[in-house]
Amino acid sequence: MSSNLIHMILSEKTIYPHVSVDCVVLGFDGMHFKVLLLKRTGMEGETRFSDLKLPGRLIYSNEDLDEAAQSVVVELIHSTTIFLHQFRSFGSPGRTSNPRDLHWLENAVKLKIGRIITVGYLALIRIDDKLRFKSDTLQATWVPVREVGKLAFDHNVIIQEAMHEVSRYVTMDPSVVFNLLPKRFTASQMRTLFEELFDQAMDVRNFHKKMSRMNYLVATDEFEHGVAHRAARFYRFDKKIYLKSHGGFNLNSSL
Amino acid sequence: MSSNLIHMILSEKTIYPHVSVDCVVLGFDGMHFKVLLLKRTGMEGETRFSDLKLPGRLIYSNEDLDEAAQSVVVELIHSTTIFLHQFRSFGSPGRTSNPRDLHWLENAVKLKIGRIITVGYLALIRIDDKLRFKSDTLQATWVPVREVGKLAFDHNVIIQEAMHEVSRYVTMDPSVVFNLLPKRFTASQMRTLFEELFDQAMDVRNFHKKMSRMNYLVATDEFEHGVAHRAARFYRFDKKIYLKSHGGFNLNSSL
DNA sequence: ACAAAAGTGTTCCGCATACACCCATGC
DNA sequence: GCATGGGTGTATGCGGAACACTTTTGT
Repeated sequence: MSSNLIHMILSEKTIYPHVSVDCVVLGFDGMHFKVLLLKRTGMEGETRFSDLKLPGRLIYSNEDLDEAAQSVVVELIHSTTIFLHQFRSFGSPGRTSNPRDLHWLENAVKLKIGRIITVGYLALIRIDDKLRFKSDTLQATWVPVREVGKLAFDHNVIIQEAMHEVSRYVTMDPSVVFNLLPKRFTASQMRTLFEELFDQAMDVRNFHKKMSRMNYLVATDEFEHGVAHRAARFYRFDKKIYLKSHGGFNLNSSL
Repeated sequence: MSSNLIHMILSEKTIYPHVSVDCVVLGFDGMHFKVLLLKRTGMEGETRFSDLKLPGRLIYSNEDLDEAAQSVVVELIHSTTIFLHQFRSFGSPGRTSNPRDLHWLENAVKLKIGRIITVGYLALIRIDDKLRFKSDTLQATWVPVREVGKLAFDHNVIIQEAMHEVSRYVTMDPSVVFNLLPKRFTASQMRTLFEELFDQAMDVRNFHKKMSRMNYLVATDEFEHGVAHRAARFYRFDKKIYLKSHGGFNLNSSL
């Protein structure tokens, strides 16, 4: 091993940044987008603090980035296949400048940390009855995206970028939204999702027309129960029909 | 400094990957997309080899990714402001598996290298009379994207991803193409660019109509000279008009 | 005159937009 | 019966797609 290398490390002017993955796990509860965050506690001087962070970790020495991201999500959630895509990396040296973050991190990984470059991943999750967290001890919570407070590191920025990325995905391929909607969903759930995502109201009639143009969107014979107004019809996404008309090219394939 | 850290480094099972930026510098010569590549020579066993690679380098210890990418491009090209955007990171452990690449790299940076995670940047350049490379010794060459041979590392993959990214940018905001076209350009140059980018022929009349709908695209009184057919009119992109009608939101801002 | 590329108009269709009222249900 | 949200049709305009001939210039 080059003495040059050891010298650089010992001088703590290392050019070896750490690399992590952070996963923005997004869900939609029928009303709002929610992001999955983990509780973090640590010491800041004499006082103990507690705040929230994105799920993520340093990558292992011989691990692919996609694998690392996948494992981060899989360790949190029981799931089949997940929409999971890298969307961008964050490498500002200032992103670990908060002493609170740095101390917490060095305590967590038992390593001296200079800087961390993180690769952002976007996961889209169906929040439904089947969804279970793998462990309560992980302290995972869904937080409405609009109500997220100050997070660790630059995780607020990462979430904002992830939301932009979702809208780009949906613009290119609207069927991406079916990763977020329940198996059976009403027209207004779907419309609300679009309204939240693009932050603009949509005309109800025009939205119904848009839906009826999607031949892969099939109306079921099921309706809501027990609501204090006319019951809404449930729709479902038919993947087979979709794949026939969009042969091969779609963004829904998981990693 | 933690002895843990030193131990990991000495054992060469370090979890400290190197991080680099690689820049896919794309131009359009009026006929084809071209990518800027650098000559690389090295030894493979007893024999000397020579091939091509993307411009890029390891990041410095306290350097932002965007800055690193910017400096890579600026060191190659005299330029004003450049369209330069991060598009994705490449972190497969296998990407440095070719012994030729590994040996070349370790010789170049005088460091023992385990793996490298690289952040891909896309730069769009106007190939015109003003374009000059800063130094001949850098051995930079424009290679038509369709004719690029086997490159170092996974640079072929990176270029393919970059091309996809360009078409996504242009789809979202067609004015991105004016980063590639000369200051004065003909309708057929612009059309050829779209045809190359989306790999499909476009109807000439419909394309002219599309152009005339872009109010920020102004017809000049200049025409081609000395061509063996009717001379084509030159057009130019009027950025002021563009910014008025697309207030603030555009992808053309440089970093 | 001929070769080679530039430039021009019309029709058709799908999709976005704008807009107002009746329907089913629980309380 | 009333409050609440679900669901429906029409008219207008823009932009994409298809399609053939005339114009200009150099040789």
